Amino acid sequence: MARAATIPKTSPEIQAFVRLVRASVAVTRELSAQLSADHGLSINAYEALLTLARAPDSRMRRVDLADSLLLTASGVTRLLDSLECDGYVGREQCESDRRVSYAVLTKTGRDKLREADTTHTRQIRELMGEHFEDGELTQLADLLARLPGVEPADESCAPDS
Amino acid sequence: MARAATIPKTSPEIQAFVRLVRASVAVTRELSAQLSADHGLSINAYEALLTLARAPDSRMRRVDLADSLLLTASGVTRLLDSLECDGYVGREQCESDRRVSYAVLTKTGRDKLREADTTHTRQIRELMGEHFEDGELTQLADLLARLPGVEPADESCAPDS
DNA sequence: AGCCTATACTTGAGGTCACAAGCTTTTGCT
DNA sequence: AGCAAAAGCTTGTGACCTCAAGTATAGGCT
Repeated sequence: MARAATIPKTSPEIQAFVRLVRASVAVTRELSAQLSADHGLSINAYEALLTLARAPDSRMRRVDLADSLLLTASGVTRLLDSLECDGYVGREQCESDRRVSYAVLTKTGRDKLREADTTHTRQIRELMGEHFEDGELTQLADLLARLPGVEPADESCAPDS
Repeated sequence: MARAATIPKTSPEIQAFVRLVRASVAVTRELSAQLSADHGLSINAYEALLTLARAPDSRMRRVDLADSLLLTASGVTRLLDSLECDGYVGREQCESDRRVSYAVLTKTGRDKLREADTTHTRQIRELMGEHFEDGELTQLADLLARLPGVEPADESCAPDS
């Protein structure tokens, strides 16, 4: 009986939550170690370079980059500090609004991204793809996208009442 | 065209990986802030208390707790330092092997867990459950369980030779 | 114009984690 | 027994991130 009576049961929500966090920690740790060893980049540093590379003119406001990376403003300041220090990213002032500065991908940064991309994306594909059949990864991605904050909020589809 | 020619494409594996990490960051940040504000516990502190509560005699070797929580040995030392400091966990020496010490849940720790459990599990259910139909959470949990490191490796199914 | 709030960003302080190195004890090998 | 390797744990160091607070600029309102 009831020695375990006070221990919370594991509902589907909690099961999913626990596995989500564990999966992220496990996968991130592995890929982060490889990326760091191979190229000296953190995952967020890589994602930052990638995000910039995809942006128009390879430039973004720091705030928008923070949103993209799910970082706080101060987090992005420090991340860019180190990327600027390595010469991967430059800084430019905005003409019309002197509060904002842009983060701009440099040529060096683009080269670094291209260099890191080859091994990193292969490692991701190996780690993620290994245990899934076709379609299951898409299914997983679709389910994850429903969680709040994962995909940028879609304002356009609010017909409200 | 092809301004974007050097930018990595997004395969299903990478899409799933990116969303996995984003989901974890978003969900963890929210729940961690609530848990910390309401009860002064980090998520790992809560999980540690919970894991201990479920263990036989509410006690575990520190190494095994580290494995359960996906932490390194040093990570668990520091986590337990603070839990011991708060009186939630005690320490006991192993008789037969003097290298190992056990982490033991105290009465105070059990009370704390019970106190935190009510709000925390409700918040998890709200956050996770909100955007899914029946069965989808189980589906998500099942998919996540396939990733390496998420569920403890099952040694028992090695027929070896 | 003056003021008030919001926005963009930076900085200081603190928390959490990993890695590397070190200590002690145990185990396996000869 | 003796020695080497492994296991369990702790500590120093540094990376990364957040929160709170501060600065500076922009925009709206009276």
